[in-house]
Amino acid sequence: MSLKNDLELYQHPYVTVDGVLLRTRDSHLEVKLIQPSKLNGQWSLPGGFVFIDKLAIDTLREKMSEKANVSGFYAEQLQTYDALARDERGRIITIAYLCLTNDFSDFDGWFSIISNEDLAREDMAVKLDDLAFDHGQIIRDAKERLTNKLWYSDLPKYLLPEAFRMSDAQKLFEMLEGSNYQNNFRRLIGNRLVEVGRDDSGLRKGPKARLYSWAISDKREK
Amino acid sequence: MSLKNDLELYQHPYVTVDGVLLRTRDSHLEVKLIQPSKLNGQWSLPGGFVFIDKLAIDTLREKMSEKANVSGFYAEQLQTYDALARDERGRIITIAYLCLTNDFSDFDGWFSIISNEDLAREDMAVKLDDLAFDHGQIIRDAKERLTNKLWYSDLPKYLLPEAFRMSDAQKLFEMLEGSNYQNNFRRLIGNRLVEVGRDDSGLRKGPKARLYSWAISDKREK
DNA sequence: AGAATAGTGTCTTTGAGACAGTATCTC
DNA sequence: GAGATACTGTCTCAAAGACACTATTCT
Repeated sequence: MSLKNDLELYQHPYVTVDGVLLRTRDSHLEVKLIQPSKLNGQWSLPGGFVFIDKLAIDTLREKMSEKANVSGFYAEQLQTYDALARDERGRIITIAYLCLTNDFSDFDGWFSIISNEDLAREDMAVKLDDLAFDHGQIIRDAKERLTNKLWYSDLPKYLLPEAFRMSDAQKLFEMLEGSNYQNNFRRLIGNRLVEVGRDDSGLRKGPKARLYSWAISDKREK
Repeated sequence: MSLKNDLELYQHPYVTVDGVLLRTRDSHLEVKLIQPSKLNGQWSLPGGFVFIDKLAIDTLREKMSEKANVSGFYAEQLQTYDALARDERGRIITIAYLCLTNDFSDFDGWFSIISNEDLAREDMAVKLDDLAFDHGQIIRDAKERLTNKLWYSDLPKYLLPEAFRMSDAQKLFEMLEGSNYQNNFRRLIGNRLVEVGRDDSGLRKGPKARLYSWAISDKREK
């Protein structure tokens, strides 16, 4: 049983994957972009054509490693984009993935797309619209999805370091939601964190902070 | 600029759309299935290959109308499924859509997939696994998505009739969530409903019920 | 000392859940 | 009248939000 007979001559769309790889630091959300030579240096999301014999997610990891030199990140499907004119080379649909990392060893091609300062946010809003294809919108959708799932998923786990201070987690939530939990955050995050040590770095004023890890999920995912 | 040069000989996946069309009545959730001749009478979701020059959503509506004779439903993208062996004819990925209707003029091919009676649910759990391809799982995912978004979206609007009694809405929520809001539902649904009349049908015991419509969304969608 | 950060405790308000109780309709 | 449905009101408990206050560390 094969498609050869029915469909060999049938024109069908090309399929790509694109990854929105995000990381957070202090009050910044950053996205990894690349500058493919075939796009005249225009910045775009890393990705590529789906291999006929590989899962989209596996293709994604391969392309992300090859073109953006990133690996080991968390990934989940975001949405499929199929506007007719989204790629001028032809009918190319893309399965977009929301990807998260806490790796800060790399600095090339990372762009801040949100910050506490409104000015900085305005700046990048323009930049997003300058990206290739519909990649700006995909990034906006990724940020929205991340924000919506913050409290109801394990997503924060993949953005935070292995051990982090309570205030690190609070800053992450407050940045993405634009909220201010003051002294109530500890109570709200409840038992999602487990204490794993103490911060002896001595880099800050104030008392030594406790360090936490994200607790094992009770599978409230999705 | 065309793909002819780079990719003409490049083997790429086929792309289909599939629609999970749901409707609710009393304490039942029903899904529309078809029996394509090429699948030896196996029940499956309506859908088909994405036209090269049409949006996936437009292809979906066309195929749903042609193969299942349904139209005018609400639709939103669910998820894209791309397991290598999901279709034995070759690499075929499918963009699945969650579709909702309140039309009860048709009865062919509608299957109950949930009910208050546990027995009925068991029955259909088996049936779902007998469907073509991964369509059983897609339906499960659609139901889960619907349930998760009940309170945070306008989805109930597309399942309820134009004017409905408070208890109709309550039954819908309670069926999908397996919950029991007793006399508190009116308060919980809050200002999401607007009163539009009175039920003068006189088909039931008890006082005449007020009729409601779903209020205009404050765009909490997604 | 002064400033920044970490952490506790408490007061108020809001909302969820449980449920008693009343009114109205059909049969 | 019986039984079902519609609707209101109230009590309790838990969580959210605001915020005062203390403690610890660095400069």
